Amino acid sequence: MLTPFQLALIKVLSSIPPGKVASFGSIAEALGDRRAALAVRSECLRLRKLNVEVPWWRAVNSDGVPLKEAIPFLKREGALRGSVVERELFVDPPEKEPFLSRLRAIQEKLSERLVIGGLPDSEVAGGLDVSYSLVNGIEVAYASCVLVDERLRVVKVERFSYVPPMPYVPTYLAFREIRGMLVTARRCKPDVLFVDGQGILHPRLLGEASHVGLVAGIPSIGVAKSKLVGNLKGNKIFVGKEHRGWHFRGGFVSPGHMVGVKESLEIAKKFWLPGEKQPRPLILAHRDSKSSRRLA
DNA sequence: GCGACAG
DNA sequence: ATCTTGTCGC
Repeated sequence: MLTPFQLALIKVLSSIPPGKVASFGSIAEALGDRRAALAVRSECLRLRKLNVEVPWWRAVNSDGVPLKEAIPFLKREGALRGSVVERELFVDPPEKEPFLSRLRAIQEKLSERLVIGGLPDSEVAGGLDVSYSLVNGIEVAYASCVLVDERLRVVKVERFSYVPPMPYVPTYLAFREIRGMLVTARRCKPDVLFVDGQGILHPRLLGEASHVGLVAGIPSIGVAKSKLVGNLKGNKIFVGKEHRGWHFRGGFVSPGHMVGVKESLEIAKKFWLPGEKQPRPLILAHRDSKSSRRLA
């Protein structure tokens, strides 16, 4: 069982002739975004373990350093004499499959419908997180949504597990996790959603929190542990001249959907215990998804 | 060597 | 995010 991303990668890899190689970055480019270079590397190792009939070994580091598991394959093909593949043997992948370009177009289309502004009801807030495990070389995702009331008491927990359609690629995180987030969030019926990732602090204004909030039609707030885009000025985060989020207790807070910039922090504070690194619903969702992963 | 791009 | 031994500091 191969994921859509793997099928696209296989198409590109299969077009590299025997005796030639392509860099992880150029293969990522053929998939629509160079940022996926690291994901290409890890997916090649995954394909190897899955015993798929694909020349995963023809993907190498841009310096010519192959995966160590690829060395015997490349020697057999005459593509490797020393420890590094010669520059003359590099090709750009003849076949393109712009998987990521299509996802980018979806993000741009969706972002036109994004609503930034307002103060939603927040009697019950949901926290969304996803954890992962490997089962026979297949990655499985475990999503949890934990619903809490204004006194931070747990009202409801919903879980859903599934095979993610693609690996983690910076700026495309939502496509990896949205299935589980949508299923569990809809069951919880929260007034507002906290998502473990960025809101509008994203190159196309559509971080995971914005994406999920928009598709679910639920106000949402992103709380990420590290920065994706923007510059800090005091506790504010700017993208260009635009104030898009906050640096608060070490986290990066931004509106997802149907919340204002100022209001996103107000609501986050309401569900955030002093001394903790995330709003309570996210801490609980994180714990729950990790424990459900262990039980599975 | 440095900077760095959520999870 | 996950994997994962030994090491560091209170």
